[in-house]
Amino acid sequence: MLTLDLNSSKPLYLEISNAIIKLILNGTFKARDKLPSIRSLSKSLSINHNTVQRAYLELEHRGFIYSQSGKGMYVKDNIEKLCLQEKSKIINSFKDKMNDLKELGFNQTNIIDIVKENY
Amino acid sequence: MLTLDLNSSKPLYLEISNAIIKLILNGTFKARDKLPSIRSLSKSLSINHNTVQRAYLELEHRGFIYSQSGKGMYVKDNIEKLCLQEKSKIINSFKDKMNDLKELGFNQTNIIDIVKENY
Amino acid sequence: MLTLDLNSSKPLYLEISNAIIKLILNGTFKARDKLPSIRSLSKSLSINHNTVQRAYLELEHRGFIYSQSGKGMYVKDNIEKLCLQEKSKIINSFKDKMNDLKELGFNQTNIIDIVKENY
Amino acid sequence: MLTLDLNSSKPLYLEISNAIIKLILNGTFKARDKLPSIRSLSKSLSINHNTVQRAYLELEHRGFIYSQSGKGMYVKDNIEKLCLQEKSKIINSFKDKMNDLKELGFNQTNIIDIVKENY
DNA sequence: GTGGTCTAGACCACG
DNA sequence: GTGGTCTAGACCACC
Repeated sequence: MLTLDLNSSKPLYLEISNAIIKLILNGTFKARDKLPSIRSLSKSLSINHNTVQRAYLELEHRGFIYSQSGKGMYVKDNIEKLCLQEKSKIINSFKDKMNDLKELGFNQTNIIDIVKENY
Repeated sequence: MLTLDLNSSKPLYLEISNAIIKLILNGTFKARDKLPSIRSLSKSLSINHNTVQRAYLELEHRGFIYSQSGKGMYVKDNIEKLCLQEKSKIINSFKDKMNDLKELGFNQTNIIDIVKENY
Repeated sequence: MLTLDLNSSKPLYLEISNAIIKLILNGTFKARDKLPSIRSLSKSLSINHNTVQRAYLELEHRGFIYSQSGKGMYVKDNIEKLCLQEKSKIINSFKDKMNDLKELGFNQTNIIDIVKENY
Repeated sequence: MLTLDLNSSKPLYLEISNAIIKLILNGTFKARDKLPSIRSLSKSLSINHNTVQRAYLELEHRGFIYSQSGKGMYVKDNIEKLCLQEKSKIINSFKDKMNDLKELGFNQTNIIDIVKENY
């Protein structure tokens, strides 16, 4: 279901929540969809269930999902705006890296060349 | 001398060491140049001297600088290769972010537009 | 757990890291073993926790261990090559001292006698 | 006159004083011999004269030489005992390194083999 | 509980 | 004045 980079320096729970956000952003999970249960996901990923719970808590805090006690976790109804914000974050992060290149002396043409060569 | 992003989630000492690496990469600091002293830099940045030393320790471990006890910190002699490696890292990091955009559905033209609008 | 030479002129954190390297080299600590926690070690050695952390940082930079934030410090997986290099260093250091004796006029037999008397 | 390891991690003044001690131990400088003047030595080594003075001060503190104001520095008269002590230090330093090998699991025969192969 | 960061302030060694 | 070490104690993030 999810592919995680276990060698990442980022905390595991963020790896999980980010992977799920990606699935929401690209439409794999849609509004009102039920997410896998904490137990089943922790089992299939072979990790502690507390870590999965922390990931879901993160998604809840960030407004992507909500929990219905005793039933499970669901993707929220109106997430279009949130998804746009999330996409903005990713774009800004791209711009930051572009700025790093700028600081190293790359001009616009140099950067566009890198994009063309690597897309 | 240095411009730091104090709102970053990254530790302060890494902000400092990364800022100095950028100055080395863009030629502001050249091989054998003397870096600002730990105490003077900590004073001008209004931070603890231990934090600056931690930043310099990082730069030393990564091979960019060396210390002469009682004299000061200096940029190493042969850093061309290291600078190339570091630049590669930054470019790859840019490519990763570009890939994130790709996964969100941006095509090459979209991305080039972002570059043009934000450079 | 560790035996330190507190009268040494070398910094305390290096005494600690070197003592741990010896334990890794002689097999007391094996790959993937968990090292004593920073706080527990600092307590049992009656020294500040920052000093122990500096020792562990040194071991991390030298490639012997890695840290898992919130869990603990662990001996790295593939350290055979590193251990061989480290052993070479120690042997070379022994040879250097042997050479000092040679320069003072000791011949091979004299030196072997010292070894026999003091092993 | 003197050969120094400028890349050493040890302070320069100790490099100098140790080099001179070696020359005393091997008989190049004998009791009552005049040492090179601070000025001439600092010039021929291309280093600060304060550093040479610090080295001579070290030798004076350790009892190898004495200064005759206005005339120069001279090797002391009765240095046999001191030379023996100095040799003991070097031998003990050798024993320490031998002990390092012991801690790594080398037995007496192993160590003697290293001596035979490398003398 | 774990490691990681940061501060404040002390003392030492070197040039 | 320089860097280097060490302590004491604080707060945070993660599991």
